Amino acid sequence: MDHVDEIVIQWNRERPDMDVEPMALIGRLKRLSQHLSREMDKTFATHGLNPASFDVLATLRRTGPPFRLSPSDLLATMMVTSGTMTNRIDQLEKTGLVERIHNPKDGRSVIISLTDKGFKTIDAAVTAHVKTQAKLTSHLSKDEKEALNLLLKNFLGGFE
Amino acid sequence: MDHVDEIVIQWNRERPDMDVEPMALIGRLKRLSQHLSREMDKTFATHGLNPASFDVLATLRRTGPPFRLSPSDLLATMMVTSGTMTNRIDQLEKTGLVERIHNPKDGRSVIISLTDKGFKTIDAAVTAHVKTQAKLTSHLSKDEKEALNLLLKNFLGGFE
DNA sequence: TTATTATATCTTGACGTCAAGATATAATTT
DNA sequence: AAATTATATCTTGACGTCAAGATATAATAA
Repeated sequence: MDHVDEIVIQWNRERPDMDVEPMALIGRLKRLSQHLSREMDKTFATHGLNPASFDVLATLRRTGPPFRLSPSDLLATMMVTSGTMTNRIDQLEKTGLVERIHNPKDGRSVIISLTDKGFKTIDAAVTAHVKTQAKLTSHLSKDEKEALNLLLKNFLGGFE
Repeated sequence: MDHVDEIVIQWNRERPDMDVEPMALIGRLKRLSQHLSREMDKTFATHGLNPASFDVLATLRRTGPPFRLSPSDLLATMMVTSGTMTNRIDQLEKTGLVERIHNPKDGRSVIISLTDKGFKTIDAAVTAHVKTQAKLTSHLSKDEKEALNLLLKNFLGGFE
């Protein structure tokens, strides 16, 4: 009997015509996602980052040497608009974690490059992040984690 | 082989010391949650609402007659701060969907009451919302939905 | 009674995001 | 060559949220 169960009971009483099973499923998914994000954000903050800057740095880092991507490439992997991306890069450039390198062959395009400082920051942050994530999923057994992951992958497949 | 799989491959190459299984699980959860929210938001917009206002109205509606709750009660069911709640109520009051009723017995407290207009709006919106949610979960079989719901409930239990 | 602490709501300023469109450059068509 | 279309990034203004603290009232303690 959790928070979502109560909501379902209320709706069943008030609007018995509606099937609220999907609402329970989606509600739990969303709420869980919020809890997880808030915990993970604390880890980011410890390293002077917010979720937005972590995402960008992590994307550059996991690409491998030379740790460079265009804003468009970054955009493609994140669910944000181009304006948001510009803003994220501005912040990271200001704090010296990335650099904008202009492409002489194409005046429109720019390459975002992880600086040494950025590399060190993200490597430390991601190490802590993985640890946090392990803790956050430690309630679940190995089988549960596998089953959940599979179901989510299937579900997500309908959108991407 | 989805988007998250690629991220896992990249990290395994760049940082083989890290176990990124939890990252895959959490990453899918978060991304899925975003997709679902964006689709649901469209339904809200059709009824002149945003997710914030929908949440408040729906909470009042499912409480049953007389469709009233204090800001504190509303706060307790949503993961937002008191400042956010004030702002949400301000918006809804401006558009005539709720009213603030002052409690003569306690000058500090206030009751938020659904207006007729608010009732009609949320009843129509929630009907459409449930339909949207049904469609969003239609990829999954009945068994999958049940299994997923159970796993999420268990997972969520660790936080609430 | 007076002072203190608790409760309930609101205010302020900053931040990240979005939608829409502006700007600049490159590629293609006529 | 000139005009058109496509691409890449940035700008602007509005919005919802948060953290921190302000305000006002009520309950409790001294």
